[in-house]
Amino acid sequence: MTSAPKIKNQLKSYINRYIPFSAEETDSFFKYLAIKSYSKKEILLETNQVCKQHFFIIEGLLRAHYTNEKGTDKIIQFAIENWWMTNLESYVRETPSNFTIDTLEKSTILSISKDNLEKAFIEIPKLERLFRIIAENTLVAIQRKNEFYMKLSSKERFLTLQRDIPDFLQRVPMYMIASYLDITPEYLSEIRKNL
Amino acid sequence: MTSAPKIKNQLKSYINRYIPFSAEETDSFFKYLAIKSYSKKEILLETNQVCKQHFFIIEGLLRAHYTNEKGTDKIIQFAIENWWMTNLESYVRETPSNFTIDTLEKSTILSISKDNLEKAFIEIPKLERLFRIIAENTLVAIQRKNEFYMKLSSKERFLTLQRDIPDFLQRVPMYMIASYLDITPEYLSEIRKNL
DNA sequence: CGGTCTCTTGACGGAGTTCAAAGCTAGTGG
DNA sequence: CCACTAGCTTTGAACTCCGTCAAGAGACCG
Repeated sequence: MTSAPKIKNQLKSYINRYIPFSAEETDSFFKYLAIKSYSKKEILLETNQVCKQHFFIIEGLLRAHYTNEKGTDKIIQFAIENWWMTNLESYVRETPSNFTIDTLEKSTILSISKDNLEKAFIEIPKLERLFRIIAENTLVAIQRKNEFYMKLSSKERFLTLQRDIPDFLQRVPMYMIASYLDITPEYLSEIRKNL
Repeated sequence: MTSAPKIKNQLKSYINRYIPFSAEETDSFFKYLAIKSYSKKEILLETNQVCKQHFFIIEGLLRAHYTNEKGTDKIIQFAIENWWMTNLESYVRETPSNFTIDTLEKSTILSISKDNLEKAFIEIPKLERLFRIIAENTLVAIQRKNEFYMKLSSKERFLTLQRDIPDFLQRVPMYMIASYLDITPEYLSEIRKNL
């Protein structure tokens, strides 16, 4: 468990990667956030629920996944410290989520509700800019991920993941990596055997 | 070739699908738009150019595509009457486009530059709402398309396209449909043979 | 009417899946 | 602290989907 001042600091330095935010501004924003601890395998957003919050990971590891018609899990995304996790489509349109968000590790999570975010936008106009930048980054990330799947072979997808986010390989079991890469665990094992 | 008043009307009824816009508001917006006619195979946005405009299709058929390392064309998107076409990432970030936009038919296109759109936002604040909605729809469309590729077999992708946008099948040669579906023309031919 | 563009056919091969089974590994309770 | 078990990873064989290559058959256009 991380202490509140430490959490606030972590958030501040995250924000400062994009915009300068004073301690006071960070404080104002922080008021609107909820801190919560989760153990492993807890659910933050259920399939078919409307996503009413953005989640920011202070510590831990989240996953977004759905179960397909064959009953097997397909992992859409992992997220670690200093990443946002949400279902943007569900959040924006207030439609039922088509995936579940849950923890793969004991995690400390900040969350902000839609209502509170609206209030925060009014109190701290600069936040609009931050969240626009985050939305743009999300859009670009989605397009990058498309290219990742469309242009690369499964071996290349694995190597790219290993190069770009080696953390995942350390912290996530291989069959989940396989699911994320959209191949079977058996074939991933084959790939890894041949370097 | 379509006449200017008719074009204005078409734009107005498009906008009214999302927000009520008076004739005056439509007129104000229309001032910022350029009308241009293109013949078949003309290029609207070149690869490596920065995308400085949004395009709205009054009449005709556009395509977004790139050439991969093997020298074969991959089609990312088709667009027909009353659709917007742009490279949002390139437009927003002012980075070189990684695909080309060109015409597959004789087309009549409205375009609006970034500068003009900014001016129009100031003159007609309601436009902000329209373009936010369009941006949201784009994001949702991108996610849908992801699912289209990730969840469906090539046969199902073909059937979905046939069901949802039969227009494309009438107006676009099969080898381009194949490229869009991410399969070879030979295999698409196979699929179609077996219903 | 000749050529380019488009669609189809068939043989072959490779990438990746499925199924079944065995071998590891790590967490848990006793 | 050990032993057990559930969770995870690997193996191999058979099979499927789909790409590649090569060739031919229409169809459209000047």
